[in-house]
Amino acid sequence: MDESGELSIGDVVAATGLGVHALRFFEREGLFPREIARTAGGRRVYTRADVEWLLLCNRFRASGMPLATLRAFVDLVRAGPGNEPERLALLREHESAVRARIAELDACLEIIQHKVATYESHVQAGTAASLWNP
Amino acid sequence: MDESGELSIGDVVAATGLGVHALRFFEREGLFPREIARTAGGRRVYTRADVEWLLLCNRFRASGMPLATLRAFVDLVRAGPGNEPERLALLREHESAVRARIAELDACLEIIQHKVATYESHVQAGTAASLWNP
DNA sequence: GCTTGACCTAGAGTCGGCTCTAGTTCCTAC
DNA sequence: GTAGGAACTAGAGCCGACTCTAGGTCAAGC
Repeated sequence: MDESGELSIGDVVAATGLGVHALRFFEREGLFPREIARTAGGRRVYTRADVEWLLLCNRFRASGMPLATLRAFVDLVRAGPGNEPERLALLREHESAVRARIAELDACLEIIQHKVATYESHVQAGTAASLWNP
Repeated sequence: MDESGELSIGDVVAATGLGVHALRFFEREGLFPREIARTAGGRRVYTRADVEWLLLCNRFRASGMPLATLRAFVDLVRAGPGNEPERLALLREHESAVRARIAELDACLEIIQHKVATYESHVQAGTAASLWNP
């Protein structure tokens, strides 16, 4: 790393938590909105904007967005200005997918809590032996 | 299906949403707390308790529990009465994993919403062209 | 000029969780 | 007794998303 904002792959690994393999994989898969520059010796030179992008990607990924969807978004960005409504639609779709997932998890959580409560009271009462042994 | 509560694999597919392949796979992997009986001709005979179990499994799975964890739980059940505290611990652990996942998704959702809001206002203002084109 | 360590490529391997294939058998109805 | 569908087995294949391997190259320090 230097003061000019140019970052090596190692810097980006440290900044994003992604591995070197993952970063190279992302590049091969066209998951960067811009081309990653190279040094004369062929090494990747990232910028802070790339790191910003990767951090956003991390959020998208952590919220269950598949790489294919990420790629679709990147493709829109790479296509340049003019398709913002499409990007917005994609984001909204993901937003509602995440909401749905949270709702599903909430529903599951309720069942699990019920199961936990059942085990708790039976274990406390010493009657646990009857669970799953009807 | 008959009135005795004995179910064919097809019945179980209909009742649980799992596929025949998945059911056989589950059995091979030891994911049933009891052995599945067979007819004289070698066909699987399930009971309503098996279906109950599978529906619970579906919830566990939908909440992100890996098969390995499910297997650990099944192993405890198969080991018979006496280890209920361990089962409870496993369930509690999963419960907190689910809570953590929900919290993570909530955090991501916030970022996504922010992104959506940004795009919304820019698209409305007709200034979208500047997004991702600094 | 040589070591060291970070970096490069293309491509193979891994892992979880199914899903499908191929070939066979069972069973119900005509 | 045969057609048809549902079921059986063992094992291969697939998908997503990396992760690792093999065999180099590059660049800084001694």
